[in-house]
Amino acid sequence: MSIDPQTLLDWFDANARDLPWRHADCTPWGVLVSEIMLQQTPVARVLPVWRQWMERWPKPADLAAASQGEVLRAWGKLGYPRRALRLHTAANTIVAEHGGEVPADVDTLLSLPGIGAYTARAVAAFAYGRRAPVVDTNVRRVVARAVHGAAEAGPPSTKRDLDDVEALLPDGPDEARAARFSAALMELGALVCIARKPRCDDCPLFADCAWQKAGRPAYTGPTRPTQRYSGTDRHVRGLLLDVLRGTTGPVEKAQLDLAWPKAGQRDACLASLLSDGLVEQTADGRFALPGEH
DNA sequence: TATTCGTGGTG
DNA sequence: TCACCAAGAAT
Repeated sequence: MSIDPQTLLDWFDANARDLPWRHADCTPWGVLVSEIMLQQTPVARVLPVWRQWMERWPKPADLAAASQGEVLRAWGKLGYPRRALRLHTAANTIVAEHGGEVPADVDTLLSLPGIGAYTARAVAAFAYGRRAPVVDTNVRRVVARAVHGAAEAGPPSTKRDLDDVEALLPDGPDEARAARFSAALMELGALVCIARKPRCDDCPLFADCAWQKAGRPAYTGPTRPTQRYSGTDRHVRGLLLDVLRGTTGPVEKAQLDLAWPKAGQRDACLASLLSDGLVEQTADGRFALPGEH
């Protein structure tokens, strides 16, 4: 079972969202920034932060010149703030080793911090029009249904997933067409072939969908235990970081202690934040975002 | 391969 | 209400 490229591309032409990082005048840097921000983060929350970010730091060299604290502050509450630090480091590497230009080669992109199998190919395809299998959670779901006839994708396996999508990419000299196909596959998974209640009535692949033909069987594979958030280390780290984001300079530990009642967990989380470089301790024992003292 | 790492909207 | 979900990467 396969997917007809032109059918999907026609649907994409008519239904793609008008996102700023898809505009013709968006730079590869803008695409890279968007891809990092979009990791595990909804489009609606990324949009305003991305706009401010690109206005403030329109080139890698601009971000490289900023302090870590400024970067974390601009990242705001997008979540997973280590992404911001890694993007900052990547910008420095891009300036130091790539002439200030975002690399177009997948392997070079993979060598940058915060850029993995998905993001490297997304940048190669969406910023540079390269033919590359772009596999995210949306694409895995579309392929699971339309190609494999399963309700959900099983546990991820990078190599197998890449091979699956590679086999779907249109061949020929027009790499930009293959790149658009990758974007279209993602967009279909984001808008139509969605997780909870797929909108099969609106799907351009309905007639050929393996899952439809199989009678829409329920998912039978392994399920992930639902992860709680309240009270976890992630929660506590977020609370601590939020205190530092909310103030200009260093704060006393006593102020951080207000953020969470369990001293043991709180101190362990503060230690992990220090270890991750998300927080620094000043000479007089106070705490601040990195570079802000 | 399985866990860890934020945050907030939603059905 | 609360479990699920949202363009993953690093270890």
